[in-house]
Amino acid sequence: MTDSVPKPKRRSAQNSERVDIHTVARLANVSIATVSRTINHIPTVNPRMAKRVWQVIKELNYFPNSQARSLVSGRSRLLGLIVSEITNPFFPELIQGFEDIAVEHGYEILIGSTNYEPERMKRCIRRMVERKAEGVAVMTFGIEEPLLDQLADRKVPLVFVDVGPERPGISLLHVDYHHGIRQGVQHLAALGHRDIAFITGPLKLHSAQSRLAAFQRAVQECGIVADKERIIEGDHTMEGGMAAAEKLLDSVKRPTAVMCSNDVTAIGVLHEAYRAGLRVPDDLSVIGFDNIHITQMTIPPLTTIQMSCFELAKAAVLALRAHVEGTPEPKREYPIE
Amino acid sequence: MTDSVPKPKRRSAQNSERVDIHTVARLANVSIATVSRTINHIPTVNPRMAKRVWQVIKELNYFPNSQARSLVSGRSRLLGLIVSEITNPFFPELIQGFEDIAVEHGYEILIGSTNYEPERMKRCIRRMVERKAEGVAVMTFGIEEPLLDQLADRKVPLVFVDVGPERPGISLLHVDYHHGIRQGVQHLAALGHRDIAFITGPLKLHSAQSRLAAFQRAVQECGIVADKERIIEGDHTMEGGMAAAEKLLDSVKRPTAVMCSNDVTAIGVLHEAYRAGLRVPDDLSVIGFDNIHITQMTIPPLTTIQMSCFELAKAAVLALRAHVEGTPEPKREYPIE
DNA sequence: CTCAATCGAGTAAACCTTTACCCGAACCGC
DNA sequence: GCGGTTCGGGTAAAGGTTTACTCGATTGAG
Repeated sequence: MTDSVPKPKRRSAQNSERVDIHTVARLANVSIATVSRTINHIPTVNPRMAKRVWQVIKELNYFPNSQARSLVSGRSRLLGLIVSEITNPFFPELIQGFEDIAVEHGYEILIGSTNYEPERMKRCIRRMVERKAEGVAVMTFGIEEPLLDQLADRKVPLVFVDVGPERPGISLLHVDYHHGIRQGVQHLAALGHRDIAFITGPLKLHSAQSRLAAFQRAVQECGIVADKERIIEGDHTMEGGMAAAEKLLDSVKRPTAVMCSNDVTAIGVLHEAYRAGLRVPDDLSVIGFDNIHITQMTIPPLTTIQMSCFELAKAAVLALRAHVEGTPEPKREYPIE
Repeated sequence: MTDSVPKPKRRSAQNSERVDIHTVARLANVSIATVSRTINHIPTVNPRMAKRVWQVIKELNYFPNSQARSLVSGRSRLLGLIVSEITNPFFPELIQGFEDIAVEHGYEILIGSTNYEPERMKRCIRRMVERKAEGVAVMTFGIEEPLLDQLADRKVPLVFVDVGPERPGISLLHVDYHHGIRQGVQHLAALGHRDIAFITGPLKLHSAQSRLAAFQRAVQECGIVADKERIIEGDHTMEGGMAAAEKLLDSVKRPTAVMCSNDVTAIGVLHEAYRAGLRVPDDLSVIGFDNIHITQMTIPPLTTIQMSCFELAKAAVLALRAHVEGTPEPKREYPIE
């Protein structure tokens, strides 16, 4: 009884099923270290051995266990992406871009959506911490700063859009709204418009403020006087756009063009114009901002200022990688086309 | 020299930074096993000890390392979701639903998009295998079956929509298109329409075929004779919808209503109707299918048959969980409202 | 020809948990 | 009061990889 054979404990007697690095090593007649080195393309392995190893790997259809890899190397190869809501048409393109770039660099992505609820934001952060995301891009509207301390405290690199705390490990993607908005204003001016209204986003959002400022500057540059009355605060929703448009179109002398802080607002304006019997663009020009896909589906197709989500996503991943892989670039300017 | 103190190798001399289960155990004056059991809510732990442990956990802001957990338990708590393209308006709502439900049950989600390229599908599958996803929902249009063998061979539970191979570990979400489409047809019939056209999706897609069949059956049930001429094959794009609508509206006697296999097609019809000077719904009724968000943004708002993506996502996660957690339910019927 | 240096591959520790197994204490019935 | 259960907590192995260290072999110089 005392000298019983040390029987295997958890592993089933026949480990024929399980394909791990040991299996590969055995079949290739090398040690597991060599297999590991081969997989990681460490140049010191003998090419002939490497070839043998790769062949066995292919035969067995072996994939290294990434959990074990992460555990020992301390690198999860996971990047977090927190957005406001996935269904908001602005985000899918961002997510797509983020996925593409991240995967290209061997990262996997962890998506979380806050739905503007602090409670959900909290959970997102918790998820990121638990899964040990190596960096997190926070692309939400309206930042719950204190919550993010959880991440910052754990030295997780972060990326914000436009604005965020000034701390090591945190990058800011600074979008140049002015360039695009000036183009839009110039476009309208070239068409002869002199009375251009602007519907802002919620002004508590920094990005909305920036867009408004960019508009005011652009208007000035084009030699147009922007009447205070022509600036209306919206809320980046279609309803907000409709309400704002109603005010504008009811005014004694209605503007000939309306520019909006985002596309969804512009769609609201389109609706209101339709209701009021105005033809677009004959009676009223409408310009949006974001260039989300659905603008191509409106009637008539909406003119919009392109803000390349793909570029934004690319910059986000780049910034995160810079931190993670040790090329510390404290800030990042992100120019719009 | 020979009897030197066994110095720590990798871990830094001061492990003051690292917070792991040992730290918690030490501070709570218990063993790591007790900490683990506390975290996993194993009922055998003494409530007083548990309380002490929880307190320390909170104080330290400790989160268990999920990679280590997965490694030892063999459960990654990761579910895969493969879609065609994230930017297609049909998918974001699906993704959102999937995320919500998965997170609710303690799973994380791995998103992959194929962009209809087999190469990308291959990479998606590879990613799922590498990260050891416990189950994968394949919600793409057009399945690359042979590629998925990689997953099936590794006994990864799979979920498909409508159609898929008949194998253990594979669930099918069977969407009842007929119910919704009949409602749509009845709605039109009640409005007096007798000449209803249908624009299908690409007929190589099983789901598109099902929708067409459902339409034909519904029309018959309502006592309307569906003319062969009134069935036009589209491709689920706006352009396809426009082309199909052009054919329909050019015909000698144009139909009074058009039903579409998806919403994007319907938007194409809306465009074509607008171009032709027809008012919707006065001159022509248009009904879509999917109820993607943007239908509320078209002018006029599009009537659409709701297919609850949320329900679909919920069913997908449910089916996957059933497999993973050992309640083998070979098939799943998924009814539409 | 010998010794040192170099190079490549193998051994084993470490990463952080979960959990099977063990063991001591408390408790029960006789 | 004692043997047998029961109960709860601790010890240690296991999970699959990376990598520091070791060691043998090969090579080059003297």
